[in-house]
Amino acid sequence: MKNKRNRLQIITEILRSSVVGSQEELLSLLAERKLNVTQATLSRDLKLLKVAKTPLTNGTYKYVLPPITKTISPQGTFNQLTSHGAVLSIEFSGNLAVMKTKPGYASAIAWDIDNKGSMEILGTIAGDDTILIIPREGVTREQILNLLDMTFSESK
Amino acid sequence: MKNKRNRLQIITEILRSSVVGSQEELLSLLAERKLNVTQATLSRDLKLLKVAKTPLTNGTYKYVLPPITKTISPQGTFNQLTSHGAVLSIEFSGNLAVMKTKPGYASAIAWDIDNKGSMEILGTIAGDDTILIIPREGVTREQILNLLDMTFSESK
DNA sequence: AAATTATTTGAATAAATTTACATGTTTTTT
DNA sequence: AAAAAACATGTAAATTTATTCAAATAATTT
Repeated sequence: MKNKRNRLQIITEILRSSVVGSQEELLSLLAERKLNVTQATLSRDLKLLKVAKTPLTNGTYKYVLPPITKTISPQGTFNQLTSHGAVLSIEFSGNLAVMKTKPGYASAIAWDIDNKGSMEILGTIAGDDTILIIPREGVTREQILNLLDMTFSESK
Repeated sequence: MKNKRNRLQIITEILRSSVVGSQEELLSLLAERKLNVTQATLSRDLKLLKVAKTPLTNGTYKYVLPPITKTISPQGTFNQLTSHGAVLSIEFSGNLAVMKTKPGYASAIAWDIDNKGSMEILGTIAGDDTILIIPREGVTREQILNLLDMTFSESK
């Protein structure tokens, strides 16, 4: 059906923001969003998305997305950097975003983010290869991702 | 038995050097080396080693070791630093952890924490004597402490 | 050293995941 | 537009992986 693309998108969003330990669990999370499929389909989806199942230290498991690969880019310094693969990943925890970059790139990229002058981002703090992005209150994860022109690759 | 440590070592070597797609397969590879265990034990071993099962582009699966060694290694840099008292304290606020270190030590220790490659920690940002640790959503303070404690004390 | 407690493991089983097959849909080709 | 090819997905079966339970071994305590 034509829901597939959308479903894959939702799945990545779910996996990016929460801890999912089994396909059944993911099944429920999708059901909550009115997306009804069977576990078999999820198995196929996860295979397509190259999602790995990895053990956590607390004795449970978690499905994890592969590191970011592709970006779509209009123009600008930020996009130049990301399209060169300097940005490795972005993940969220609570209202914070954590971006991992290649070593040494963090402050350069953080500067670019700051200078986009977007209202949605309150500020950034950069280390050597990690940037902490603090969004303004009420700003969604999607808004941040869109702002940063981050697009996540799906095979095909 | 006393073979466990050795077996875990062999398993990491095998996984590092070849593509293993199932536990049964790993079972044979171990048998070739005169190591006879059951699949149940392998499941436990892989869990212990935090080995993830991930889909490959060719449609098959592969067991992959967690990023950067450190899995079974007796002690690491972090351990050395902490045992020398470089880490002064760890405290939490909300879902964030703040670690205080001796002046100048922060980035070195942050690097070690990052390179443990643990799923639980999204990223770190280091100043001169302070490290901000951003845990993944849903990860408890205890989990973080354990994770770091593990490096304080010798494991296994 | 005896008693207690913790660890390791296999066998069997449960649970979770993958896949073969069938069917309905969409897309492409002719 | 019909036919053919490619795709998406559910069902059910096969496979794979995780865990429960019991027993044996090792470690620790008394």
